[in-house]
Amino acid sequence: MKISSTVEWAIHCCSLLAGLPKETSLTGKELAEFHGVPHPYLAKALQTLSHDGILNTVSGPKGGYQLAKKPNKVSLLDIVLSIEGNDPCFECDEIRRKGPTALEKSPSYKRPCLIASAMWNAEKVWRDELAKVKLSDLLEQVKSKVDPRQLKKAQKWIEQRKA
Amino acid sequence: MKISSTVEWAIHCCSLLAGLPKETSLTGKELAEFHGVPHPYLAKALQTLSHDGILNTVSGPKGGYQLAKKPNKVSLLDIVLSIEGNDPCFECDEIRRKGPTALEKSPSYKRPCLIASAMWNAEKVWRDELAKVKLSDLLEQVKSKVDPRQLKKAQKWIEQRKA
DNA sequence: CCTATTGCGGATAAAATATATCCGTGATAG
DNA sequence: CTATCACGGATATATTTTATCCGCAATAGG
Ligand code: SF4
Ligand code: SF4
Repeated sequence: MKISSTVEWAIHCCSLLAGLPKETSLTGKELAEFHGVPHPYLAKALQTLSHDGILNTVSGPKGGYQLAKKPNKVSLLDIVLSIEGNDPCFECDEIRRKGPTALEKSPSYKRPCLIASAMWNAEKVWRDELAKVKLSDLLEQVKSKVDPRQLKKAQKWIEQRKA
Repeated sequence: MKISSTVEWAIHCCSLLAGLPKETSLTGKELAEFHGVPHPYLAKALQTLSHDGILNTVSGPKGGYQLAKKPNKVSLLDIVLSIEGNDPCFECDEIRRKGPTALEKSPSYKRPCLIASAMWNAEKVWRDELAKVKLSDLLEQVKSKVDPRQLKKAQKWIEQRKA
């Protein structure tokens, strides 16, 4: 029950791109440097996000990544599922069909078992909660909760590369 | 973001023990055989559950495991946290403090960041949902949703060992 | 007391994932 | 034509999960 740190990187990248002026893009290398994470590995995540239609990519010089949709159309769930895959976190091994007391065949086996249902239900509320949070919500909060000095610094850093 | 299969085994064991008649206990070996899972490994999980006060253990011949509390006092969350540990599933690497745009020091770093808060909030609703489901709830549903033939078979299997 | 059964705890091994890197290819701006 | 950049596959390393083993302590029953 642990979420890979790639997810954190991906969310950071997406929020950063979401806050960029129109038509501005960042390269994989720049995104890696900005966040202080290894470039070749982050590239894989960006590739996945691109593949899932969350990011747009442009090849060649002046290329890079942009958010593919409006920030209010991308939720944290979208990003998490893209990186982690959308398999349920609880995988049922069908234990009820193993061991000496299992039946050869039973109609009740066609329905998901009680334990699995409960776990999947919990995962559903988790997903619903993440789906509520859009990148636009994060941007909103950034303005009021992040140190203005850091925002300034970040803005300068980006302008410098895009000049 | 995957829950280890040990959790599934643990829940199965606990629900089985929860449905047992008073003063009946099962050994680790029996629990493993019943569910068709490797005994030495399951033993670790049982040990953990015992350590966390979910199961009672008795050493020596005629020993084994019993549920330590009333079935309505043990939730799925209790079991999940016992086996998986209660670290949050989203671990923040404090990326905001890395990279070229980070500040040496800022009061805003003392508060959890927006991304982390959102993830933790989602985990909270997940936990709350699991906390709602008690072993007694599962037992209730077992009666109506599990094939009666399997219940009978299980009951017989247990009586045979305890005779 | 003696013995057989059972859980406990630590050490260890094997398998599966997550993390990280590398390189050849194709796209494209200048 | 060239330098830049994303893509995709192959590969290496680290960490976690899964699984096993063994000596010890507890205890029921003879
Ligand atoms: S479906 Fe339920 S009973 Fe069956 S194996 Fe999964 S968790 Fe166990
Ligand atoms: S998620 Fe928030 S707290 Fe965690 S690293 Fe990113 S900025 Fe920092």
